[in-house]
Amino acid sequence: MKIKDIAKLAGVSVATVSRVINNSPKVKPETRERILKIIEEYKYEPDHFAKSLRKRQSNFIGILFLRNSLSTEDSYTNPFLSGVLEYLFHHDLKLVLDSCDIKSGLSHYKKLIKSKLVSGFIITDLREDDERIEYLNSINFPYVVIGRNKKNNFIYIDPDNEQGGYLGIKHLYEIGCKKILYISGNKGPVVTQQRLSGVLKAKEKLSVEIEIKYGDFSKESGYKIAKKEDLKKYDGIFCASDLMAYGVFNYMKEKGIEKPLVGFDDLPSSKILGITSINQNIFDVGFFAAKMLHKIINKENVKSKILPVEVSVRESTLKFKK
Amino acid sequence: MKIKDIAKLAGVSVATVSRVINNSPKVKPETRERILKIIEEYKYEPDHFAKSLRKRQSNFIGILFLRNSLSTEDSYTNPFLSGVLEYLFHHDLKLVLDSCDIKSGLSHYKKLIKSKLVSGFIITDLREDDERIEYLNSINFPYVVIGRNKKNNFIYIDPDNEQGGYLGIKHLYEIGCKKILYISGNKGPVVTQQRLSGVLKAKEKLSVEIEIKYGDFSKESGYKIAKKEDLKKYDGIFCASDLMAYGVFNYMKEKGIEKPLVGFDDLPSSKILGITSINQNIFDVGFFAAKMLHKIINKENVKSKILPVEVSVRESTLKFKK
DNA sequence: TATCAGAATGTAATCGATTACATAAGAGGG
DNA sequence: CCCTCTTATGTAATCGATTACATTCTGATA
Repeated sequence: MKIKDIAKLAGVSVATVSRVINNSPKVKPETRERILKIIEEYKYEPDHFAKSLRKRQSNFIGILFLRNSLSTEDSYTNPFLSGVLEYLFHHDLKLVLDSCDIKSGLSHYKKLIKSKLVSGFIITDLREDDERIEYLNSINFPYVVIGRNKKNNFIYIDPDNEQGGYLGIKHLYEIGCKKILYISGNKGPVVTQQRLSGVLKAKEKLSVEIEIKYGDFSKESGYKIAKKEDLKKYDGIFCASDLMAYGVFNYMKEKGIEKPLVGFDDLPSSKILGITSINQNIFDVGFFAAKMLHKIINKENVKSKILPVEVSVRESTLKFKK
Repeated sequence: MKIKDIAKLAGVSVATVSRVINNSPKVKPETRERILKIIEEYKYEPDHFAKSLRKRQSNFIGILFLRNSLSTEDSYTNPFLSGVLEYLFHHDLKLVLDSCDIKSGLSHYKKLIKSKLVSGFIITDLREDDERIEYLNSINFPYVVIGRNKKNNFIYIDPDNEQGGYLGIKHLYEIGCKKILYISGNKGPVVTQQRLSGVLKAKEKLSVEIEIKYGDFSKESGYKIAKKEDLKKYDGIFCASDLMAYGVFNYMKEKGIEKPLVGFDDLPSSKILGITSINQNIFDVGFFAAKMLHKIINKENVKSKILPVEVSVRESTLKFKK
């Protein structure tokens, strides 16, 4: 069933049918009705490829994941994709998922662009000094980035990691902690700096004592630091990741120590373990990323966005509340 | 840059260029080399839409998720998609992700089919008596299903839930449990029956005593049943889902009870909590689903596949080992 | 009734590839 | 050297839509 068939059935030319499909105003209402009825009756759908070819536009947006980066452990992708799809759902856009190596990555992007398949990208797994950004900028291709780096200049969307750092300390402070151990992530990633900076801001503003140690975001590093430090010195612990908090949690459980503990990321396990954590609304990250990209594709003006975070208060601090 | 430009640069007709691109054997090697060099030089990529239109074939496969079904809790989708993408990555296929309501779902599928956008589907969130299956069968459209139901007839891929039920009991038996509490899921879903059936098989074969209670797969229901039952009567507990196991885990922790505990699904949290669980290799489910669908699209013969499961042994049973 | 603007519709070119068919070039045999 | 057969290449139709432009229809006005 193609447009020609519908035209024949309706006794009009293909042009008229096309006008109806594309809501052109210059069709007599009765004609339109008649054609719509036939389209409905035969459940006609325009050929997607023919349409895109002729209109010279794609309604695909692309996301390329790093191969094997979608591990079982990752609880980020689900709500993120969910948010993206939720926006696209309402705007007749489709999502092409693909994967690429870190090495051949850029050529994968180029292929999708040169074959005109996608009209924009959501960039994930951002790296410092990212060649993708430079390339996309150089050809002025629409994209939006999840997260930030220091080097490149682009439109991004990012949870407010700094605010998260601030809120974590503030929460501990409010339940009465005066001397807090902050287990930071390693110094490479941008979020490390962001979260730390919030912590330091809180330290200043609330004049609370904070000791800073550096882990690497992993459970093991949390455990190791907890073991090494003399936890008695502190009346609260804040970790820059939930995984590190789990390490600390396990160590404390082993030793029978009980201290207020706050994580960061609000992984599903934190709910189960009852660990207070900083929640970044990942669904919204996906939703707004899609929305912003859509605007960029339509050449509308868009500004980067920083999404608020909040504390998910649970047993690990609740039971110390005075 | 289009095929015409390449033809002009190479001093040949577009047909010849097209032949080179499509590896037609009837091109003189020197000509081929010359054209390939130019294609490489200008990084030419054929227009995806023009190609698909003319060849009357799409290299997209589609997955439609239920809207909002991609929750943070869901740890299934990630490795699943990862597996799908891993296969597609090596076969020049692309994945279109879309979402739909349960209500309007079928029409969404129809649209994608009628617009010729996708050449096959991977069906997730299977329901009993699923109208999608009936429709796809009726028009003989390629698809493969994740999971099974009792009513419909189709090609599926499914982890061996029955074997999982069997292995859970066997594992407890092997560490010395003689009287086991099995907390089943509710009776609706197909997996409930499958897992239970494995449990019963183990009961018979190993002649171990098993008491069966019915929860609903949720953490709360696990907690509730643990509370209601007299756990002292049992020397091991096996839950048909990790979430229920977490409920039991929490209850036992509160009461200071220690019993061997096995879950089912091997969610990420189980690793963190140290709970033994039945692992279904979800990456493989995705990988093979894509592979099978690809074969079906190519009209090759395909048989349904049941994937093996295994026990991820952790502290929750390990420490009871004799 | 003749004229003409504006609305409605039709005709045909076009998007960028693929491919059936036509043609030209080269190889080999007599 | 000519004819035939094979191989290489070119020409042009085609996929199924959209859309600029041409044409026809309608009805209002003089």
